[in-house]
Amino acid sequence: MGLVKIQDVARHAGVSAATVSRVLNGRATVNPELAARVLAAVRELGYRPNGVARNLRRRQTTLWAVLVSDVGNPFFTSLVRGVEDGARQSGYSVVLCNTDENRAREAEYIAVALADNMAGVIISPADDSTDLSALVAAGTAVVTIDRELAGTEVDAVLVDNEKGAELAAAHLLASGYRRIACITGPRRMSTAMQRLRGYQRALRAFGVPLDRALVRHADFREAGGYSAMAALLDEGVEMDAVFAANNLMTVGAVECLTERRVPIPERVGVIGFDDIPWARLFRPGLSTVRQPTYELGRAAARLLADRIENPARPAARMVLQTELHPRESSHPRPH
Amino acid sequence: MGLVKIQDVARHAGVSAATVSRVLNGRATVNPELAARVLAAVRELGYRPNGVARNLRRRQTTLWAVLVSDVGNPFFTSLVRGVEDGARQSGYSVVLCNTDENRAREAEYIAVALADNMAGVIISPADDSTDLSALVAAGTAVVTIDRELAGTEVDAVLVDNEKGAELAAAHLLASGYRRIACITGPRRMSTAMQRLRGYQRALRAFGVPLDRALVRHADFREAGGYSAMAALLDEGVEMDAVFAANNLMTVGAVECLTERRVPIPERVGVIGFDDIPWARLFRPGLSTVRQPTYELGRAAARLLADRIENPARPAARMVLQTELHPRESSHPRPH
DNA sequence: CATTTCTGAGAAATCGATTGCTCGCTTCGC
DNA sequence: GCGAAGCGAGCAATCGATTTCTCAGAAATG
Repeated sequence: MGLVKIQDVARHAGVSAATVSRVLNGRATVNPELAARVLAAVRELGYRPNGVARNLRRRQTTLWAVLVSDVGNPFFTSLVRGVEDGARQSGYSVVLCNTDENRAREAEYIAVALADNMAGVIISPADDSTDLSALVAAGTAVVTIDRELAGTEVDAVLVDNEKGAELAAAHLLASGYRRIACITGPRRMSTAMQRLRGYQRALRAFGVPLDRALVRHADFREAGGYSAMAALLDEGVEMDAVFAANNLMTVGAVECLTERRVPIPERVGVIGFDDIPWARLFRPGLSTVRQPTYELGRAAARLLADRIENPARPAARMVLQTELHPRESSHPRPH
Repeated sequence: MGLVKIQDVARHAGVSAATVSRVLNGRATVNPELAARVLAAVRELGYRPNGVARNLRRRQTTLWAVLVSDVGNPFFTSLVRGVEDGARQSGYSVVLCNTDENRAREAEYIAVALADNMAGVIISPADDSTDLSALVAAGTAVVTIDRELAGTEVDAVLVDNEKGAELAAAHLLASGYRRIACITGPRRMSTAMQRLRGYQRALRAFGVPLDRALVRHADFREAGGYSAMAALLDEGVEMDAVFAANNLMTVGAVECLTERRVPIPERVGVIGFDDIPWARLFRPGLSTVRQPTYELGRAAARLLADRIENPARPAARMVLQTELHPRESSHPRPH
């Protein structure tokens, strides 16, 4: 039981509590003979320092808060796993915070991180107006993931969204598709706009005219992808392929097409931004642009650990690259 | 910044720190006029109580540790999400601990939970020899999930594995399959054995002879499912269907069959225990027995919160039921 | 050999809240 | 009208470690 405290160890070893602390933390030199007695006492009594007391005194905990919209989204699942691995390696534990893109929930968790003196926060901001100033003011280390916040000088780990989207669209174009729809996210999300830009750049590079009727803004969720796809079909927009700007919307779009018996890729080719676990087992195998989600988490963890050690360093900005995974849903079409 | 403390508030409101504390915690009656002054001071100064100090004094934190083998496994992803929702509702935060079924890692996290005075632990034990005695001795609330530990009097949230497996096997039998292989987990895991028993019970109920050559023990992972399937094929065991005892092994088995161009379900029918997100989009749509993973997490959270409030209550044991989701991989065969 | 510097260990302050105890004042009962 | 009971608020102890301060004794210096 946690009822043995540092005083008990001190008494048992015939030294002062200060000495026990010094031995355990290796802060100062201690007579080896005393140190041995202390360690023996620690072992005999099964002493385990009280972390809360230590945290109070040190004014620092070994906790990180990780704020994501939903661990259930495979993108974040793998990212969170990456963060956790990195955290453990540096001696931190990870508090999981699902915000559901809800500003209030997000603010609540930031308040908790502050109140509990957490050592750092890794956050994928709900939208571009998320307020990190309280954290920054309190000197809490912060790393943003996936999204960058204008006007906030914090570390950021990003993905080259524009390039990735360009990769996806270019792949469809190279496969012979010409009327490519784009289902992207909300206008107020920088990632949605970046992916849209990448799509447009690829079209321009191939000399294919942009058609605003082919571009839809949805909510980055399954239902959003589904209804955007449905709208495109219902409106009879001429279209031979679709690029969906995240994993869930891709699933939604595919479900809509499947339900309406639109053959993929014969009638409509499909490619999605961001991978889905076991996408290769889908019918048809889903072409995707993979984001290095696990590595994103690892990188964020590295940055955060580093910033905690070195609070003065100027804000860093890491941009990771995506990777094209062509599968059957975007098979080349004869033209 | 977190530099305003209770003394500052007290001074500002012209009262003692004790009174501020009482107002904020609503423990005792305080003159309404004073209370108003305190609240005003709190607001003006932007005071936020230091959680660490409070935790030290109260000898209790608002943290739960959740130990699972891997959030990346969809089973745990959804379960963890359930726990987190429940935790938030009760005012707790969740520390995510991935053990990778590694005893040392598990022990390490238990030590952290103890050192940091966490209010409770929800754990899916690595195997049946996981030692929770330190937690129990320290009076930490514990709930086990998915697995039950013999000889430990703690709350448990379980799934009716035997019944679920029976459901799966019976479904195959009812669809006309007769030579059904079973790829289950390691012998030392109770869940693996329960699912095996359910499979056997269904066979007996249908008067189909048990054949030990059809039963394989793998590691509950993708690679394990793959090689068990490969072995079955290589050995030329007569077989017209396979029941895989968890989600990852099902995927492995399907991959093996697909790779070797064994048509599912024409040549070999497939059903898996535990669902996979978007299994309906697989080729072929994967039949599964779904576990209520999210609800498992919610239930565990409820039990834990309740036990923290009521430490003396006798250990509870909740058993949730599974649900058959037949899809194409187990289509009825003409016989 | 006297004086200064260095070392290492203990005593006590500290982190920032909560809470038991005390005490003055009011209210009530007889 | 006086003592008992009740109430509300402050003082100070407490949670359990870390760290600053202090000081004795050893080592180094002149």
